[in-house]
Amino acid sequence: MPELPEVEVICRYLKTKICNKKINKIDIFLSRMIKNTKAEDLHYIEGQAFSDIRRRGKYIVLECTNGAVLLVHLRMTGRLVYNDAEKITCDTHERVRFTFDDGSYLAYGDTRTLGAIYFFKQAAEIDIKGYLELGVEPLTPNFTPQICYELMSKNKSNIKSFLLNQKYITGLGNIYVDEALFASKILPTRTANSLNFKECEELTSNIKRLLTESIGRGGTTFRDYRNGEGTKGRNQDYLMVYGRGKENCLICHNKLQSKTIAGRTTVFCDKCQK
DNA sequence: ACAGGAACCTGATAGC
DNA sequence: TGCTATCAGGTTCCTG
Repeated sequence: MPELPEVEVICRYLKTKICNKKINKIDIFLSRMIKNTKAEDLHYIEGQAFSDIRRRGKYIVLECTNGAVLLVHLRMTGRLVYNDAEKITCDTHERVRFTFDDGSYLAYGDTRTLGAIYFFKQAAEIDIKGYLELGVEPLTPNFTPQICYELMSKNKSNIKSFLLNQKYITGLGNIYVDEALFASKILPTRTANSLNFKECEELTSNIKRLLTESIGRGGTTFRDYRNGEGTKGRNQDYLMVYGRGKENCLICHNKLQSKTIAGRTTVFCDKCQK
């Protein structure tokens, strides 16, 4: 699934394309994608427009002119692709379509259908625990080595599961966690509370750098991810460990390790990471 | 409180 | 070629 950079890239693009266009019609091809309410409730925003589109963690937040809010989580294979009236980029596995009054449309596609769309008549009604309990945004000034150290010193689980847990730091997934730990020379099996302040400084700065660089490259496309235009990102060409489980370390040339940690395939170098 | 595993799904790919 | 097994950018729920 898209992680923070991929979701950010999608939001930035969609904001330039669909904001303030009148939504003429909503087609729901698979009603179970709408999770918190009856799928038909979505028609409440027909005739309205999206007034703002932004990201919170890995959620895409679409605000409507009548105060309604759509939360979209892409999970593993979800996509939000804008299709111009002239240039239709047919998305595969289309589940929901928002058609605007100029003939263009926003397609929600999802191969595995693990994604989720939540609808609320107003923002105050949002009651999705996973959304309300999101932690610090790593690309804001709030994410400091001090905060990182404080959170970690209270946590006895391994650093891999700590970083994957959205209630502490939000937006990281399997790719960027492995990349950040490698860049910071920290083994994924270490407990979160075993990191010293200097390691937290290193980790904080690497997380910020890796996410920012990936956004600049349009995100990482390993398999399914596409941006709001339906095209691939380029950050996959810059990954140091993710997806290289059978290869040698690009730094020390020793064989990389691939193990299940925190329930996820984890690739790391036991020579470079301590 | 937390670790581990299953569940939710479909499709691509590796291996036999 | 064709079948089967395995794996996948995530989250949540259940059990121990």
